[in-house]
Amino acid sequence: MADVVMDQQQAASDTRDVTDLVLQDILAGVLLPGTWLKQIDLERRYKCTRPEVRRALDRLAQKRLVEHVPNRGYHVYEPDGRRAREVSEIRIILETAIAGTIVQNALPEDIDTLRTLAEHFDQMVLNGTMLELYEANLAFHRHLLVLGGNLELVDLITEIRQRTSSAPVSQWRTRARIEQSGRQHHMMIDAIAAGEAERLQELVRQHILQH
Amino acid sequence: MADVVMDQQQAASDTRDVTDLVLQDILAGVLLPGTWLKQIDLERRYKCTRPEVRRALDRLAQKRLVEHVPNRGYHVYEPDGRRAREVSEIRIILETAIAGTIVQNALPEDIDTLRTLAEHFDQMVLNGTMLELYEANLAFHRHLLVLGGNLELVDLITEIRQRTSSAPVSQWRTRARIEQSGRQHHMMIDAIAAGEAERLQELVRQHILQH
DNA sequence: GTAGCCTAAATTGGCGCCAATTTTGGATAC
DNA sequence: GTATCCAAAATTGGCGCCAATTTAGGCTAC
Repeated sequence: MADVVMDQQQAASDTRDVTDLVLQDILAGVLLPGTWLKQIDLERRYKCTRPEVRRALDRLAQKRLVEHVPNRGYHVYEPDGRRAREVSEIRIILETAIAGTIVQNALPEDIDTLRTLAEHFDQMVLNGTMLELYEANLAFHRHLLVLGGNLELVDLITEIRQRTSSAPVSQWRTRARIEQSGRQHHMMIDAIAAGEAERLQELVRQHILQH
Repeated sequence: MADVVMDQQQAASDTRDVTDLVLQDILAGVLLPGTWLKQIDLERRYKCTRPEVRRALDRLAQKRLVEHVPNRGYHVYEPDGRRAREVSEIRIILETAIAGTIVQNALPEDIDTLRTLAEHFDQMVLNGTMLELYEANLAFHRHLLVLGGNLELVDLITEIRQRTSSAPVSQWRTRARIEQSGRQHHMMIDAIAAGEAERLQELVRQHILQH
């Protein structure tokens, strides 16, 4: 029984890129802001080689999730109020801008898919891990954005969302807010189904700001 | 005399990161779309070591300026009509969104600075290299965006702008369009000075679309 | 003459070692 | 008892080698 679990973990750490593993641990709050990421530790933790660790750290530094101090090492970025506010503002600009297109493009089957994803999110709130919840949320928003018809924009928003590394711990902690997010998902779908673009815009704005 | 020039070039290639050097050559059109970037060539071209080349290529692949094909190498991305269109759309969304804030925040001294930068661009059109022109353009737009008050947004737009790697060759070729850009810069400043946010929005839209 | 295969050259990419720098702990002097 | 300096341990990061894979060229067979 324990072997099965071990195999899954092993398979996961073999298959997925080390960069993603470190990224998820930062996003999940396992690696707290300010933590120094020593190469030897990561090497052992993720069962990988030195060059792999260094490539991962360099990529995360490019994404500005960790900071690189020459001859000192890499550490997880401290939460920055100004940056968080600015990123939220950018997200609002981008995600409200395509609200109209989303409403126009959405077919009945798209609305069904969104409803399913929103319900899946609700279920993960009840009995799912933090990571599963995070991914369910991502899946919903991704499908929503794809309706905007601009694939480049979908990638960009997904990328930007990761820049608020300190987000998961500080912003997802209260159960009330998570449940509120779940309700908002359904309200957004309602607005799309009703063809009300402006209401969708307002909902998206509130959804981003409440975080 | 020749030694002085050589020293400057040497100093430049020692100081600046290899990533930036390759990036500039792609943006300048020296390395054309589709070109295979062989590690040995880059090693010799930029007088650097193998690991440095590989880190640069990995970073550019992350930025999606080059594509990585496992066991085959890295090659400069081919121009992609759809992507270029989508990136333009994103730029329009972002840059028009902060037009209002720019008009509000702009002080007389800011307008003077912008005017100087716009004139510098005009001079580079007459007697400057392609790279100098590119940088003069970047400097003008950067100072314009900073007035928006969202530094994260400034970085983001700068980053996005680089994603249309094929841009420089195909889009900057006609002298008429470059001169048109110069005139638009001044018209944008006029709109800011007059406090007309909506006119600025329309000018920004046209400025991006004409490329 | 052409198509397919096989061999050799070239290129990528993984891995580990060693030098340079920093940090920490202890010892000594005040 | 505290501060400063020195030395040793640890950590980062540059560099080069070698194995694995791919590609190109030539030879052979049909």
